[in-house]
Amino acid sequence: MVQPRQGGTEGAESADGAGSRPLWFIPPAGQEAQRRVLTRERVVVEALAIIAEHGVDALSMRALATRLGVVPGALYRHVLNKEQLHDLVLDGVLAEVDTRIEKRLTWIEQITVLAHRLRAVLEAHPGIAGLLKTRDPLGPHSLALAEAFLASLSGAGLPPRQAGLAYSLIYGHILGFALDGPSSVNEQRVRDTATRAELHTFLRALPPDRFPTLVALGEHVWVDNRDERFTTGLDTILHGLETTWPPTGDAAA
Amino acid sequence: MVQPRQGGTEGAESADGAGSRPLWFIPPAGQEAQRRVLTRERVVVEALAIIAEHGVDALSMRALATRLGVVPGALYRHVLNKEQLHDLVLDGVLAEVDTRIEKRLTWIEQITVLAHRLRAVLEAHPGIAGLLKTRDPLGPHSLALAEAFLASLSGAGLPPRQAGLAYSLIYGHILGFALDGPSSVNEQRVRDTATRAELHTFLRALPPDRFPTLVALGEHVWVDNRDERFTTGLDTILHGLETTWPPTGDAAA
DNA sequence: CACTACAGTGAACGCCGTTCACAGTCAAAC
DNA sequence: GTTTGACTGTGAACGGCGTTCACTGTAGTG
Repeated sequence: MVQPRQGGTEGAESADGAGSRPLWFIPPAGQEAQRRVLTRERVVVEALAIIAEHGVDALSMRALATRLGVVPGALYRHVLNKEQLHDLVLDGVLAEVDTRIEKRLTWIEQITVLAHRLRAVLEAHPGIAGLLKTRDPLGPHSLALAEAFLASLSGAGLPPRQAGLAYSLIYGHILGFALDGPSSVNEQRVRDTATRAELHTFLRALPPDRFPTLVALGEHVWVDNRDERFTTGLDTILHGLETTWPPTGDAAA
Repeated sequence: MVQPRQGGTEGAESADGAGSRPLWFIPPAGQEAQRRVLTRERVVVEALAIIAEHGVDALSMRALATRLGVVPGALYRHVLNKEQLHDLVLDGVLAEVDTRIEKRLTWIEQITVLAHRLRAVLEAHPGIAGLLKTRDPLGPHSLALAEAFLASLSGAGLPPRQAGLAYSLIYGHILGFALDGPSSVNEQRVRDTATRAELHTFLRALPPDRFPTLVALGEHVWVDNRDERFTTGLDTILHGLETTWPPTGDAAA
């Protein structure tokens, strides 16, 4: 009776109505169990509200329970644990990304539009990117997003494997970017004018024999230039893709 | 008496010997306060040991204190709080990156070598990348790393601002990559053959009208291909940089 | 009407980071 | 050589966290 537990995620069935499916599959959440005051949906909605109001760190089971007028343990009737709550919250956020693409645009324009939409949504929910980075939700909205990116890349003439790799690269760029978002410690530091000036002074005062380049152009690195960094970074990636696999090339190896 | 607290990092002076310098400046840690059993250095070393043995999540002040044969509160004589401990640990890790570069290599080869070294060190300390991503240590070793990258990029003929942006892009790629490292949930899932097969089946079974591309080439996205993803991603970025600012171009605008 | 499935309760367990009055000890000052 | 003072480590506590579990009451089913 040793049933094959598949690696990593364990004990994922019980509060879930989904039987033996892995934790990271999020069921369509139909009209299951809405007989009582609490619903999985309501739990997730209020979790999102807490994050929106006080950031992702403020999302504790206890705070969430209090907000729902309920005792902490009650949440565990609707959510397996905090990790699954994170998964659900994530898919809720990704639902806000508009994945429709205008087919008359260049594939580069398509990717750019998608990327900016995703970035906007992620930065609208401070701290959320941190959850995404170590997780592939595989919920419906996450899948829709991947589909949109892959469709554009594939339509650009990239062979399947390259399209997959390109998606990983672009997706990683966006996530990594949103991750130290405007609310991160780094950006706070650099945004504050006084601190930034202090930082530049610090850089200029470094021993020039050990850090010649930093002394010379360090002020170009730590700048409040999120938009520029995001855009030119994305452009560089796309440009690299374009020149490596020129458009409308046939899909031969 | 309202003294100007500058944003984000607060109250950073007391256990530090550094007077009014900001938290994220890490002093050379000379022979300060080694009269007793505990040293800041010893604290950091054992913290690193805990991370090496049990991962970054296992690093708690209490566990660290126990390991040092000391009561938890004692740590606060040598470290301001857990965040500063993280900063110190980070710089300790970055010290392991060899930042010397062979000047006879192409700038692309130089960057590639540096990138692979950084990735290796980060993946050797599971979970560390997660600390780095929301933090710019500005410790000596972090600076040395930035110096190395910037020197190569600058030597390639990139104008200052573009070099800074390129560094951010490359650094972000490496960090983002190490972040969902081999120990992350994602990779565990995909590494397990049975789970991966299950995942591919899941992808193939998706409704083809809503996810045509995913069904067709989804198996190319979630693959155990970390090396390939890292390398071709980096290549794409470097290629993009190369074709955007061709080598040995003069630095005019 | 009896039964049962189950949502929510209340209390506890064992973690966590951090604070603080206090004790012991060593080095400098007299 | 004694006093003084600075400072490291102690012990105990505070408030918070995620999670578990025996229980209660109610709502729907037979």
